[in-house]
Amino acid sequence: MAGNIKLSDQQYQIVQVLWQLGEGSAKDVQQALDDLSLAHTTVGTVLSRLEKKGVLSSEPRGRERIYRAEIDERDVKRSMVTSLVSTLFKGDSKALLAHLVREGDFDEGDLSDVQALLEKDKS
Amino acid sequence: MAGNIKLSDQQYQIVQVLWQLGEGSAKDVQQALDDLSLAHTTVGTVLSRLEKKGVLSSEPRGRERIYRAEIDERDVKRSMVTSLVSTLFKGDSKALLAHLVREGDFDEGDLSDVQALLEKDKS
DNA sequence: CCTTTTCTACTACATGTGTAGAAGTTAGTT
DNA sequence: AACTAACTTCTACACATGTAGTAGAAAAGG
Repeated sequence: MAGNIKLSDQQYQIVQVLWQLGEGSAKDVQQALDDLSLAHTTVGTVLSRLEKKGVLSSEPRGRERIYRAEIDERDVKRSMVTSLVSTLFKGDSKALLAHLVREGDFDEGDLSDVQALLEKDKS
Repeated sequence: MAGNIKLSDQQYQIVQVLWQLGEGSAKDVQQALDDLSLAHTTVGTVLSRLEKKGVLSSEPRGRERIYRAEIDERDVKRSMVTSLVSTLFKGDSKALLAHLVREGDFDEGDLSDVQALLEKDKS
C-alpha cells in the first residue's frame, strides 16, 4: 500500500492535523492551522485533491464533510525520509547521520540517548 | 546566501553532476545521467531554468555553454535536511534519528561508528 | 563557400500545487 | 415556507516542473 507517498510541506501540515484529530472537517483543519491563515476554500480544495489522490477519505456528515487520513503517519515519514536519503546520500542512511553530526545537530549525549533507546527496543 | 535552497530530485541529480565535474555542458550532464535517458533538450531546459534561479551560472565557450554550480553541495544538503526535519519532526533532529533507529536503519555498530566520528571531530 | 552536423534558445503542453472567488446546497431561524 | 448563514464544489489563474519538438546559429567538412 504505502508505496512512495510524498507530500508537500503544506499537504503534510494538513494531513498531520487529521492524524492528530483522527478526523475533521475543512473548518477544523483550517482552525488548527490558523497560523497559516489560509482561506477556508483553500483548505477545502487541498482536502479534496488529497482525497482524489487516495491520501484521505471522507464522508458527508450533516452539512459538513468529514475527512480522515487513509495513510499512516509513520509510513509517510518513512517514505519521505527514504526518498531524501536516496537523493542526497545515495540511499545510505549512515551518511545522513554523519551529515547531521557534522552539521552539529547532535552531541554525544544525544547519541547515548538513542543508543539507550536502541537497547530497549531490542529487548 | 544559501538560504532555503530546495531542489527536486531531478534537479538535484543534475546539479550533482556539475558538483562532480566542476563544470560541464548540457551534453556532459546528459551523458553523465544516461540512465535517466532524458532528451538533450530536456537537460538544456532544466539547466537554463536553474540558471535563471541563480543555482547555476554559465558562460559560452566555443559553440557550447558551460555551466557551473553556484551553490555548495553541503549547503543544499543542510537546507534540504533541515527542511524535512522541520516538516516531519517539528525541527527536532533527534526525532529523525529516533525514527531511523526505529525503522531499523541502524544498529549499534553504526552508532558506535558515528560516535567515534564525533570524538574525532571534537579534537 | 555551401551543406551537414551539432548546439542552444524558444515555444509548448501536461501535471501538480498554492490560492481563492463565485456559485450551489443544506440547515437552522423566524 | 422563506431567509440567511455556513459549507462544499466548481472554476480559475499563476507558477514550478517534467518533458521535448522546432527553429536558429555556429562550426566542421567538403
